[in-house]
Order: sequence, then C-alpha cells, then structure tokens
Amino acid sequence: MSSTEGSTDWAEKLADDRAAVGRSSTAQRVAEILRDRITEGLLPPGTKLSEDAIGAALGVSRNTLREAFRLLLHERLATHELSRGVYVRVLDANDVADVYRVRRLLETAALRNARSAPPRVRDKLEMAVVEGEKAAAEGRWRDVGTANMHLHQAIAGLSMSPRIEEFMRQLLAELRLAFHVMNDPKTFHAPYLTWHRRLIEPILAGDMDAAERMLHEYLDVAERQLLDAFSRLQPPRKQAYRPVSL
Amino acid sequence: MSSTEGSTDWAEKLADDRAAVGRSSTAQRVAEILRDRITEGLLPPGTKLSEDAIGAALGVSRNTLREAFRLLLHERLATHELSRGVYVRVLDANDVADVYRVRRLLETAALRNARSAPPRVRDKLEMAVVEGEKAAAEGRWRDVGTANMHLHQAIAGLSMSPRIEEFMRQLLAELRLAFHVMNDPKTFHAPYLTWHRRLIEPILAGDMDAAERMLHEYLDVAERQLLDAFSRLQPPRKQAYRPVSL
DNA sequence: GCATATTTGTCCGTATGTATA
DNA sequence: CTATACATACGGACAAATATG
Repeated sequence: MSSTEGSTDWAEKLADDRAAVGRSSTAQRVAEILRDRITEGLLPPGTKLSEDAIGAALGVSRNTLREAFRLLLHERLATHELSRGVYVRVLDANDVADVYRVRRLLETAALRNARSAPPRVRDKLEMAVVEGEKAAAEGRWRDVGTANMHLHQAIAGLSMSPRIEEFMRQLLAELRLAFHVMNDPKTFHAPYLTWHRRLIEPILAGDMDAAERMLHEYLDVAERQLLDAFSRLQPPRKQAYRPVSL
Repeated sequence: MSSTEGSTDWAEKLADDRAAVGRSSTAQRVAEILRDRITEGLLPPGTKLSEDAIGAALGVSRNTLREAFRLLLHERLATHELSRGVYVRVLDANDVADVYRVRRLLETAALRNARSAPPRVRDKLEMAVVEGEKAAAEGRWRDVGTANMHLHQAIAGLSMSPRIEEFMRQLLAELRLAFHVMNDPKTFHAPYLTWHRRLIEPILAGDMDAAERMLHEYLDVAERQLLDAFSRLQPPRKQAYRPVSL
C-alpha cells in the first residue's frame, strides 16, 4: 500500500478519489433523500417541509436538516418564506415557459458545437436513448422520464462547458416538478421515445441544420403539452400540509 | 391603517412589499458583508473563511455563519472541502475561459432578442454606461467595474428571461474574483468606457448585426486581457490564511 | 380582535471525527 | 505518532413570528 512506484500509482489515486467522492455530509445525504421523494412525487409541489416532522422522521437534528434545506433551495426544488418555513416548489406556467425559453437557447447552442465535441461526449446521446428504450420495454415509465433528462443533459454536454452543463442540470430538475401535473406517466413519456431517435439521428450524422429544426419542433411540442396540462388544472395553488412517512 | 378601500389600497400593498423585501435573516446580512469584503479584495481568493474567526469578528453563532456560507457557496464565491472548511474561490484560467464561453452564448442570444424587449429594459443599457462614465470622471475606479457589470447585466436582461438574468448575475460575480489579478483598477477599467459607448450605440439604433460583431470583439479582448494576466502570475495557488478585521 | 399553541430564527455548549503540523 | 486545531453534528434553550381556535 505504501508508495510503490510504477504501474500501480494510478491505483492509489483512484482509491483516493473514491474515498473523496464517497464522503458526504449527513446534510447532503438528507438532501438526497428529500430530492428523491420530491422527484418521485411523494412530496408533491406545495408541501410544507416541517423541520420538526422531517427531522424526527429522518432522525437528524434541526440544524443539520436546515443545512439540507439550503441545498434544496439552491437547486430551486424548494422555496423559503421567512419565519414560515420551506415548501416544495410550485411551478407556474410562467416558470415552464421560461425554462423552455432557456432550453431552446442552450440546447441549440450546444448543438452548434456538436462537431467539435469529442466522440466520448457524443456517445452519451446514444446511451441515453437506449436507456429510455430499455426502461420503456420493461414498463419502468418513471425511468423513461429520467432517461429523457439524461438525453438532454447529454445535448447540453456537447457545449463542452461545465457551467452550461450545471445550468441545464438545474433546469431539468426544476422541470421535473412540472411533470407531476401529468397524471399518467406512460401516455406522457411514451411518445418521446420515437422523438428521441429522430432527434439524435441527424446529430450523429452531422446534419446540424436538420438536428436544430428537429430540436425546435421537439421543444415546442413538449412545452405546449405541459402548458396545456397547466391550464386545465389551475386551482391547486396552495397545497395543504400532508403528513408523510419518509 | 385598516382596510380602507379606494385609492389607498396600493399603499397597503406597497407597505407589505417593503416589509417583505426589507426582511432579511442575519445569515443573509452576514453573507452580504462577506460578499462585499470578497469583491473589494479584502478577502482575496484562497483565503480560508474560518468559522471561529469570522463568527467571532461578526458576532454571530457558527450555525448562522454556516447558513451564510451556504449562500456564498451557491454564488460560487466560495468553495467547500469536507471537514476542511470554506475558502474564497480561486479561479483558474479554465474557469475564466468557460465564463467567457458562456457569456458569448448568453449575451449574443439576449442581443438577438433586443427588438422585442420593452423600452424600459433597453433604457438600462444607457443608464449603466452613464453610471460608468460618471464614476470614471470622479476617479471611483472600483465603481467603474461595478457599472461594467451592470451593463452586461442589462444586456442579459434583453432576453426577458429571469433565469438567464440570474445565471448572468452569477457569472459576473464569479468573474469579479478574477479581476483581482489586475493590479491597477484604473488602467484595467478605463479602456472599457469607450468600448461601452461603441457597444450600446448599434443596439439602441437597432443594428443588431453590428452590435453582435462589436460584442464578440469586446469579449475577445476582455478575455485575452484576463488570461494574459493569469499566465503572468501562475504561482499563487494555495493562499495562506491571513487574519483580517471585518 | 384576542389569546394560545405551534413553528421558525438564532444562539450556545459539547462531543466526535478529521486533517495537518 | 502525538498533539492541536478545526469542522461536523447533536440537543437544548429562548425570542420572535406565525398560525389557530
């Protein structure tokens, strides 16, 4: 284990990296749990995240829990009202429209850089599409939604900019809050499987003009579908607190 | 004060708004103080932000201070290493390059939307330029830098997207960390005053092609200047802790 | 409109774990 | 390897704000 030189030094570094990334504070672990519960819909938008209730449920102190809340607030998955507490974020139609406005901007810009992206980055497109098709074949429709996000994350990755990738990650996580207005995940996600195939084909073939047209179409359809769903159910603005077991 | 109706109802709302925005937690106020100290260079990049030392200096508890740190971490003004603490962010050349990559993308996209932006939004361009010229005339060179950021914030505002404005705010705050490598603020900021005039002229005239060309030139020059300064002084990576009075 | 109960905001003290000299 | 300094996490306390009857 001591510093033997030669072909084994990489092993040491890898072990160090693993140790480094594996380490996470309890606040981060708590935030991860809450993030999962939010995205899977157990904690729907508008739900109050009570310090007392959740702290007791997860067995962490209030101070630690508040640190976890901060993380979710940064990710825009929750909102904070002074002296009133933290709530699962409620997106309105304006939010959805703005997210798609930015997605158009970032994703098309990333696309225009696709030729300069190394193969390793472009491969992720295909991987995400396959991931979605596999999940659909096995009926895991929520995972189809996850694969959808991975595809668009991969498109953003074509920009080769860490900050754009990070920004896109935030946007997609935020958008996931809006997916909850779609009651049936299958009829919501299924149509996108063919869209995705048609989308990455021109990208990988290098026909960027076609790809950009396709992407615009795609985003227009997706946005309209979400906004239609929003307009159908306006009322549920302020959600009451509903005790849940975590 | 009770709900008198008629022409005074707006007064009530305004008072409520003022109360709402005026309210800020001590964590937010602490974060603001630290943000100022960082951007003005009193806490240079690499400085360790000790919980004990700063908490004592500002007279707040560690819990509150940690909440303030979270805010700075979110703004990328600080970095966090588990069990090692929080440090003022150190930008490297890659960071600078990435910030300019994203700026090109966002600012040109915002520019293309300038025609659709309402006059109230476009007016902010002129206001920012005037602000810079006024500060320069009075020798307040740090304020010239602030006005510079306001101009580019205004350009991002042309996109009419809250998320893009927010993203740009982050980018510019981050970039300000890099400004510290320029030793003399006057010779650094002064040349941009004329650039700014030449930049907003075509925008306000509606000649967006010319504006976009000008913006590209501008960003290229600014990026090169910063990167040159970086390459000249590589060494100072890990900065030692230096006690300061806040 | 008032009084009460609940919840959040802030601070403290301490015990434990981790990194570095 | 030990010692020291520091961050992490916990639980308790109290004031202030908010919600409830």
